[in-house]
Amino acid sequence: MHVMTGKDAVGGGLRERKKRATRAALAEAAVRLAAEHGADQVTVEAISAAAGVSVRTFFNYFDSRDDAFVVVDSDASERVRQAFLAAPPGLPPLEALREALAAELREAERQHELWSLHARVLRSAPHLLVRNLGAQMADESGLAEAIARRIRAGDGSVPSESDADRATPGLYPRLLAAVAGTAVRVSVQHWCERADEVSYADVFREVFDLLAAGLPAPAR
Amino acid sequence: MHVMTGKDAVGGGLRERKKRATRAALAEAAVRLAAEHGADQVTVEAISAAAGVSVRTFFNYFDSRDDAFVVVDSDASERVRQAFLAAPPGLPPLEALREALAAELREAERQHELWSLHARVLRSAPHLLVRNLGAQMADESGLAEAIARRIRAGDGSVPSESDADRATPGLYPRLLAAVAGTAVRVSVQHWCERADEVSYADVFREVFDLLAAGLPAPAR
DNA sequence: ATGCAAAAATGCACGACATGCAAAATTACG
DNA sequence: CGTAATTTTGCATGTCGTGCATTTTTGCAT
Repeated sequence: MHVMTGKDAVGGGLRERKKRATRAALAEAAVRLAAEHGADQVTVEAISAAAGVSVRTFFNYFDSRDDAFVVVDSDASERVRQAFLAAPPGLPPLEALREALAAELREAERQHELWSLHARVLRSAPHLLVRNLGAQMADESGLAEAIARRIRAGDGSVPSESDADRATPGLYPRLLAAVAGTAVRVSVQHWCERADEVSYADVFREVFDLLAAGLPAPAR
Repeated sequence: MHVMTGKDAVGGGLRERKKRATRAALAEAAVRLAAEHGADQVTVEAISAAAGVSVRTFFNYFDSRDDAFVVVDSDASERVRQAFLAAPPGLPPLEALREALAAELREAERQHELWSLHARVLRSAPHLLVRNLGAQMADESGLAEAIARRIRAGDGSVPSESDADRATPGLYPRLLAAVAGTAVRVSVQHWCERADEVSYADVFREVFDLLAAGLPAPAR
């Protein structure tokens, strides 16, 4: 029931602002405590206390304890969808998606600090990493819908929502959305382990080149 | 003292047999109860009672309640790796992987009855579907290693383990392994929703055709 | 500012999940 | 048959998550 609709635009009322502040405080407390004492040693009570609210209030904001650790930047996926739909009409879907993701990832590289903290927590808690995949899958559905919309309006026409898009997307949109998510995950993972050797932009480009080429056997 | 280390070997002592029987009984009871009353309405107590053991014993076999619903056929991933490595040398990696997965999925289709039951449970419980993804991700690492090994021995030589393979796989093996897992997931997901319209084999083939073609914009 | 209605926070009770520990039951083996 | 190893079980404990009624805070009109 805490869907936090698209009204993330700067809050007008005091209520909205306070709600987001509380939510942010809970999430930040959760991550900081997890980074210090280990994720599974952090109780809801500790998180709530650190955020200055009651335990019951915690569950008013998060459906489960683990949800406080996962990053749900709902704006990011929306930006990617918009950038994808706004790409030049002639561009193939995979290329349009590559550009949209690249732009968003460049943007995300600015908050490198908080991102790194989350990464450390998730690395030591595979259980939470699975949760993140769940969030990623939720985005997948929306992205698949956007892909279906763009394909439907393959010509230069303006892609707008229609009832047909709301229905279950076809196989191709789903596959492309899922593969794109996988590509991001793998590239980030690979780059994190060899950050000194290569730039992320290069890894990202190589991954999408491989996908566009049909994953051919690499030259030896 | 016979070899008999793997617990998947048939027979053995009465103890081993009873343990596997209990585990199977718990898993089956969990799925059947979930299919009837809904996954989140099935308590550990009910599962244990249906299997004829105590609640405590349930947790001796499964780390969590949800684990009773996920399929953890650990032998399956090993079979896929072996089939992949045993594929004709000339075959491109993606094709070899396609064949290996197809063979395993055909094998799994024999227990179509139980599998279909699982599918229904997972469809109504996205939470459990994520659990299955977690198991899939665990396999990803081992599969990436096998891919690296096969590529290293690109000629007809016998692919055997080496120290180099134990190291972190390169970008390509990881990507291929991850994309393959994603392909399986998407195809299963898509098929589950339209089981009446198309056969799974067709969906599976189409997905890999799309991947091999570089995910081109579909004809309209 | 003041009173009122809507929304949020809180306390409390309750059931389910999950783990550790020790006793009892079952199995393996000489 | 007797002993050791393994498994099962009950019990205690702590945490998770939810429903409900109550209190507090906020928005708004007067």
